[in-house]
Amino acid sequence: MHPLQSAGRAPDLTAAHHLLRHAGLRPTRPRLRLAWLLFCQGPRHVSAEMLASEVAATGFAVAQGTIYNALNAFARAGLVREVVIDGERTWFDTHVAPHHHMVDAAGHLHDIPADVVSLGNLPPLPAGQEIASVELVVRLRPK
Amino acid sequence: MHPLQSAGRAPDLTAAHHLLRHAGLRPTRPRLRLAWLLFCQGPRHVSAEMLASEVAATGFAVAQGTIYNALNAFARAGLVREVVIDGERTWFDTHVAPHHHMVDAAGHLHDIPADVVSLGNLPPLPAGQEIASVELVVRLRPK
DNA sequence: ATAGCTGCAAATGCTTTGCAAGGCC
DNA sequence: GGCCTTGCAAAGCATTTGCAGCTAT
Repeated sequence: MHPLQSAGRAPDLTAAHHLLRHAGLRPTRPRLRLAWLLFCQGPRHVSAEMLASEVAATGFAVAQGTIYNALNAFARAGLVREVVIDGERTWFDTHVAPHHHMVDAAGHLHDIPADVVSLGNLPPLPAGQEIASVELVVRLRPK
Repeated sequence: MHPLQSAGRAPDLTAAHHLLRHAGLRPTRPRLRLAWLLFCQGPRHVSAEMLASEVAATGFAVAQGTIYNALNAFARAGLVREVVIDGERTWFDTHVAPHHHMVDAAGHLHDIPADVVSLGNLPPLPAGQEIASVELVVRLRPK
């Protein structure tokens, strides 16, 4: 039996292992756990807090700071993308290709395909600068 | 001479006074100062910190907490609009009609007219919810 | 008079950091 | 072995809040 299994299930960490290797990140125990949750399992949109409770639910303890460090490392490596939704917390999206988001009344995120948005003529950009990203957020409220 | 003037200049606070009255906000001394800076003078996009240093520059002391309280009160009254740009700080925009933003490499905001953006078919909204706002942010970087 | 503000300082809440111990190559 | 990570706790920041004293109305 593999030492990393949780109650009853023995998650297959090989995929997560390859992902991390390929991204140039050391496959440490906490990172394997997190990568497994992010890429082989659950939701696409997570906050540090959500990820922390998901890990906890699998029976493993990962320090708060480690979750932030790992998430930032994943983002730097391009495995996840930081998404700005509000000032309350930082969201990470495992879907890294350009697209947009809808925030429902419960605070959950939903993807909006990139091609739903089209841009006309933008005001002139400052000299020597180019577009780094275009992100749209549609906020919903109860009717 | 009006008691609210600063070194050399005597700002005309009557416009600010009317604005506040009309919005149902008591025209107190700090609020008059801030409203004057926001609506009769300077930039359209401010953070609490920027506004604080602008006030300080006019020779008046306004408590940090009061700046936040006032800004939030202005936002509640519809005089300014909160804009989410990044997780670092909260921005307020004196331009309250729907429009979008461009963030240049120096972190400054520029307006993008609402009609530059057009939306195709959004994914279905959750039942009982409607669109509250649509905001787009274009981030720039050095070329 | 009195409900609403201000100032000040303490409290929050998310995120980062410092450092010693441990793990990966 | 050496460098990167983890854990833990402390530090940081932007923002909020509690409370006593002031101020518009």
